[in-house]
Amino acid sequence: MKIDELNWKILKCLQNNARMSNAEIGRQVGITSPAVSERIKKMEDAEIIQGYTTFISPFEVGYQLKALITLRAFMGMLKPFLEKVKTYDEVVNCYRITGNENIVMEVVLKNQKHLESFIDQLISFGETKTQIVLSHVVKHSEIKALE
Amino acid sequence: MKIDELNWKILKCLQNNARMSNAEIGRQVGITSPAVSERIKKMEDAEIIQGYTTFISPFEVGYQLKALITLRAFMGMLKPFLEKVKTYDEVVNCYRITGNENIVMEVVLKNQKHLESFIDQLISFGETKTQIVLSHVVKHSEIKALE
DNA sequence: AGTGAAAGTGATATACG
DNA sequence: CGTATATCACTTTCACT
Repeated sequence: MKIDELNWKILKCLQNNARMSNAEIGRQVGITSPAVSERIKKMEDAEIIQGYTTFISPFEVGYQLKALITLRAFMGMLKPFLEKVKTYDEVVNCYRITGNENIVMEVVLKNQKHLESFIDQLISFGETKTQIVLSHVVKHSEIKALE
Repeated sequence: MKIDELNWKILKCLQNNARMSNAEIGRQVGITSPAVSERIKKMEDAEIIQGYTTFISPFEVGYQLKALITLRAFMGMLKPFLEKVKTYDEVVNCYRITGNENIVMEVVLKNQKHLESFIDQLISFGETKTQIVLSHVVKHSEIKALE
């Protein structure tokens, strides 16, 4: 599916505020709301749009720590881990990566004790490396059109 | 601000689909839409809710590579980098972290050539390590209430 | 903090350029 | 692919609890 300039403008609106009404998007891009609605539906069907979410502040809801945890899985433990990781509430994102290490996870934790117990759950799967997140310098920056 | 059970149910709805109407949320949690609207507004004002966004598939819009790039900044180069990184369209997320390395970025790229030219832009700031993302195992999992 | 009702606005389906 | 219209749903405001 091709994405024309109009669709990029719509995607820009939706990336910046997923709850913007179709009517408001229409005003900003210069078409009527049924046209916006149809274009959005087509992009959803083509899986260009994969969903709409809300950012909530982990800190404000009681998660005092955020960390990146890298896992180097033991022989034969990667596949079991790829299933297990889906069940951890602490894991916000999990990427499988190339290189010596296999997995990077972004996790939210209550406190140091919670971090310790979480890492304890990982040690049966492999060696871990923990990097505490000090600040989120760029947050979910908008994906832009290719030149 | 305290977050009661009702607000957690609202946050669950909004995290799973930011475009759900207040009326529909109300039906699912058992209150009327003006009540939903007021609760959402208070959570926005308290910065518990930090925004609403749309996931778009980088691959579908022409970004064939995703990578995690770690930067170990040269002496005196961290601060300039923290400003510069905001201007890179490739960087979707950027975290400042503890440890030997200072920065981890999630980046989207057109192809290997684009990766090469992007890394070239980083070498004046520090040493980089690149991990290509093979798959996104857990995608923006919902943040849940603490026990 | 939530409800119910009124007025305004938005969404959706259909007919038609 | 888009608009225009009509109908229905949703949002917002406000008086009341």
